[in-house]
Amino acid sequence: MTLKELAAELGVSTASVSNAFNRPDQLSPKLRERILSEARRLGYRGPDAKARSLRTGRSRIIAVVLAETLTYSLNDAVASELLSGIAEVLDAHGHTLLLLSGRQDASRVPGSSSIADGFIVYGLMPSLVLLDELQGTGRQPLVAVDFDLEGQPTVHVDDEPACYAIARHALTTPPRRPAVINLRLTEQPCNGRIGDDQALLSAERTITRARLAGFQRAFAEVGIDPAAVPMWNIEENTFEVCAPVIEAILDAPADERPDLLLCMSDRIALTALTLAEQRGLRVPEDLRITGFDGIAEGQYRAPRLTTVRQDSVEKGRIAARMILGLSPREDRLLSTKLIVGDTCP
Amino acid sequence: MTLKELAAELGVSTASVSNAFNRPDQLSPKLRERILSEARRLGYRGPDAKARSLRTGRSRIIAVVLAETLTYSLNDAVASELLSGIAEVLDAHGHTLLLLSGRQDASRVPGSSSIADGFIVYGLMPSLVLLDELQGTGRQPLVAVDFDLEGQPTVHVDDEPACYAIARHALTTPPRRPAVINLRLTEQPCNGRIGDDQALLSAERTITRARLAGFQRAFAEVGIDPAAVPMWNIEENTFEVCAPVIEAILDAPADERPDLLLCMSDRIALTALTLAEQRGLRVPEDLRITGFDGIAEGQYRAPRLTTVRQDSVEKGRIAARMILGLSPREDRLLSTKLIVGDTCP
DNA sequence: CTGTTAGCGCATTCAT
DNA sequence: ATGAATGCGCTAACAG
Repeated sequence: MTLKELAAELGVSTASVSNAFNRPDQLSPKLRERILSEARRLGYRGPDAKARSLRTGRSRIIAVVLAETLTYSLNDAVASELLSGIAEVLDAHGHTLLLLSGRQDASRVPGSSSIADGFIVYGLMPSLVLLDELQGTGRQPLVAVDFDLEGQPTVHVDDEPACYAIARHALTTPPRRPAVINLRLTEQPCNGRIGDDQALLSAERTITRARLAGFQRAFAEVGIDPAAVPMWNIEENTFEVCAPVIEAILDAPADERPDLLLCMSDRIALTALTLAEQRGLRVPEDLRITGFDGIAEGQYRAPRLTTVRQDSVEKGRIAARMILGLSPREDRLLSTKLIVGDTCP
Repeated sequence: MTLKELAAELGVSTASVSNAFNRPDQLSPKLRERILSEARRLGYRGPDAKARSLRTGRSRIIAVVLAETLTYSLNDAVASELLSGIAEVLDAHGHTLLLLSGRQDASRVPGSSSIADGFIVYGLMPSLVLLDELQGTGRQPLVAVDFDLEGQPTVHVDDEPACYAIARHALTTPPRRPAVINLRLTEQPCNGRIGDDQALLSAERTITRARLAGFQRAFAEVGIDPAAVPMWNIEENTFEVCAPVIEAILDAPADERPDLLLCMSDRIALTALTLAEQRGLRVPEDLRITGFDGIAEGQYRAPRLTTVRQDSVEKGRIAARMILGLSPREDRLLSTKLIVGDTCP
């Protein structure tokens, strides 16, 4: 049943039916009541969303474009928190959430994205094709989260200072063999030790590079040559991908094994913690570990993770408010908080 | 720039432009190439999704309706796994994922849902209004997951046998004081001990009731009166909501404290485990704990959780295939697997 | 192989 | 306060 059919059935104009649903002040309460109740009786559920969005140009749908696959993002605590924050605001304002991945073949779904009223883009995606497309259409607002996008507002946390702070904290007890476990830092995929010859992603575009800069500033300040600190790279922030790399590190001879791991995520740190425990290494006596993110899983366990807490939920809220036009479209920088847990007291 | 404008600009018909994007076989490769390249040059990004979906009646969007709030669901490991499985299949078939909550005010977004080509409904939602609306429209397919919906195909796991099996396993070592920690089982909200007078949700509609039935069958079989086993109820599957209830249980005098907790979710079991460890209780010596779900967090820690593994990702895949018409629309029952971990050997 | 045409279902003028 | 008319941008029949 369409609006037109309903109007014909009731002997009123289509405008009145439309107004009954959309603009109560444009018709008498009495007529409105009649239309609404008859609509219900006849099984008319309200204006069709597709037609309405074509006509009005708005869909009340906000798309979140995730740099990783949806499958990954949905199982990542940090991405989930961000989505939570976004969903909270959208929900409160009658909008819904469309999930898009920057990894899916954009050509498969041509312009499918144009259904959304706005875009929140989370993280730097491997291909910029989709981003070009999103920006090209011109009309819909776009907010970038955790990476910079020319000409678009960005929501960030203070990655460099945060990593500087946690590294300074860790380095107050001088380590014999510090090491850094990076996340997605190399130009070319690399799941393991980073050699001197390997190119890193450029500093402007990725937060992991900013985090590394923070670590290195701290190293330099306490007289450790940053270039001499061994680094590993993790390609995906999951236990499965992370574990083999960490295992190789922990299974090195005792006089080569690091006694301090600065990890770029809690997921990595927790993996290290689990694997260290399995090997009977004492944390923090034999091995100190720091993370980044402050996810719940690291705090509700013993020993508690020493980490940097970033409020991803709030990041999501801010991005969502911006995209809905509830707050000004301008760059935002959130601060973080050092959490001194048990893994690196 | 619209399709029509582009056609005018190129001096071809709108049909040719449309075909260039949608039906390559309907025009010469040469013309198609010209149209596509000119489109790119002029900044035309392809057919508008809103107009296209109105015209074709399909949007390539599948909506997932979650019984809980989005904020909760996104942070729940089981719901996230389900969504992962759904996203995997949708992605592979050029569809996108719209997240809807059964808790949001349906009237706020009238018919907003009608934009989706199909619905996957996860869990029994408090208000059935939205469900009526979804079914009422008649046309779009609908699949229910983890609850039964008259006339619609359902994807389930074997909750009752699974819980029977894990309870039988636990009861091979006779407990002195067993207890059951339920999840959302009572008719009225209740976060704490379930009294004799409290009504439980009906067995047909909720999986938690089926799980309890499994536990109780096992109790009866080993000669324990199910009615004599104390039960608690948890309103939301989060650490925060769960912790106070568990604390009260663990802080009871030693001669009242249960020595076996059958929990309806891993989240609950992990909360119990964490709180027990904090109190210096030995698991499993002083307290045995079982969970349900088999989430990663319970397996990648020590002691490993004894639980029942359900493959939520696969549940999602199956539901998604069904909704896309890739597999027959019929009820599916997935089997589960008992995982004997360390918390109840 | 290409062009013309008629809606998809609705919201919004502008009359009355 | 109400109704008739217009077109949002596109696709699919059909005609050429």
